[in-house]
Amino acid sequence: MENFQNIRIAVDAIVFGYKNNNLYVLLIEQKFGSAEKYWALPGGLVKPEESLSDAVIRELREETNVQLNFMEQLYTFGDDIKRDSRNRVISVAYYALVDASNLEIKADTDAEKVQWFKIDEVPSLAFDHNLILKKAVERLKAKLTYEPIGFDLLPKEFLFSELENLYCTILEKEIDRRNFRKKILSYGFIEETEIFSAVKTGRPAKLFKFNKLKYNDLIERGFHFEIKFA
Amino acid sequence: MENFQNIRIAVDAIVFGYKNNNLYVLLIEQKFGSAEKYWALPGGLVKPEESLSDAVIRELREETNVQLNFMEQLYTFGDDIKRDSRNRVISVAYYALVDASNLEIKADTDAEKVQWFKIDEVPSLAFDHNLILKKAVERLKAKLTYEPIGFDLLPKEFLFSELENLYCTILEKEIDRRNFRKKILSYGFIEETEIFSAVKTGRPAKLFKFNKLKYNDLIERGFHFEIKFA
DNA sequence: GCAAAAGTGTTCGTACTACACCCATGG
DNA sequence: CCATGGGTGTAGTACGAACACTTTTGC
Repeated sequence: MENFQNIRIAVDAIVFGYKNNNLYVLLIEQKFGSAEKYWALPGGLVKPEESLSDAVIRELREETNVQLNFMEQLYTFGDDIKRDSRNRVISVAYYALVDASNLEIKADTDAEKVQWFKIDEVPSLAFDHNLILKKAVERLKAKLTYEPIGFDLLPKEFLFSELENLYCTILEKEIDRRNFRKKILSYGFIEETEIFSAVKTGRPAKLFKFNKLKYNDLIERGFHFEIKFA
Repeated sequence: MENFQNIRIAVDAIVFGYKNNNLYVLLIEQKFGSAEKYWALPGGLVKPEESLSDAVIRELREETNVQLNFMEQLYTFGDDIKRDSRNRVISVAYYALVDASNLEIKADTDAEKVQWFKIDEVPSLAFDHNLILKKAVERLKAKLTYEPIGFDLLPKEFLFSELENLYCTILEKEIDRRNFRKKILSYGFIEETEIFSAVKTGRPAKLFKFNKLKYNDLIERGFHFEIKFA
């Protein structure tokens, strides 16, 4: 009754980081045979007894000492991928957010190189990974506007200007500084710290932090986060 | 290098319909062995050469002459499902919307019964299907507010009161008729027809239809659909 | 003429938009 | 004292929320 499928199941990870006013994605260089090299999303086959998300975390640990602030299933790609020419592979993609300023990438091994790429300087990738990445960026953009996940790309304590820049950069929009600050602060889940940033130039700025407990509290009372711009 | 996985891949479908001011979901009764019967979401194993969405459509055709107005991948469930005790099964769930007033359910066979269930009268289902259904309902609710998919649950031509009721019912909110109508009509992609409904009581009402071309046109110009209520 | 649903306008308040000047520091 | 980025307030507008009466039909 049950036909043999011969379909393999893999996970792929889109790890986003934000540094120097740019959105980055983590890629690895895979070697196929002796000459063929391709940049690709980190990922690999799921082990028989391992959950999908555990598989992603395991694969990532092999390449980085990554501390994921956020991870979510993105989409399952499986219609026409043939990793090697014999087997169909279905890939469950997850995307994740990290504080790139605090992320240690493991040294390259013989087998693999690991590197951050600016999102608009990503080369042609293996398999359908450019498509997967595109979908991840779309999701990130959308989610940024209705859930407070921008904080997961920043250090625990951050400058308002960093947050503002993050939104401008990723959403590719201009934002009025004053209105942005007013709106975010009006929510009440961003707290001022007493620490001042150690930037070299200009007036020193206070660091802020996101209070997740207050946020969750508001959510329970029917609050809905939203950042929109003309 | 590649370990043998022994993981099977299946699809499951959450088919939503709307009739008599109620949201319904399509379930089938599966028989396990001689005595065990469970209601479950339609679905089954993916064939080796078939895309995931084709698998869903094939499975549904086996039970209904369904005309899907909308179908979208929902989520991939795969952490701890054991359909039979030997094999792990990963299930890619899709949800779909149909015009239930126009849907023919195939006659029950010896092996299976097929039936609409009101969403709040769904019994305990096989596997993790209650969880999958819950997630599908959440997604439907969310998507209803920011994409015009409500029309995919209605006949091509519908009454404003039907549309309004659909939103009230699914979102479980009260809506002001006047504001709702004003807002929807202001978008400009709903057209009045010259046909009047054949209801038995009250003032006859004009039928309306959704002009998808006009909608797509607006989208290209940066329009964003949104229905929110207090 | 009554019951049942359809159709329609106005007022009010809130929330977003646009916009420009002063402040604190380092060099 | 100048360059650099940080910090703040106000006026106008537009959109959503609240709200009630009249119309058409069948019985």
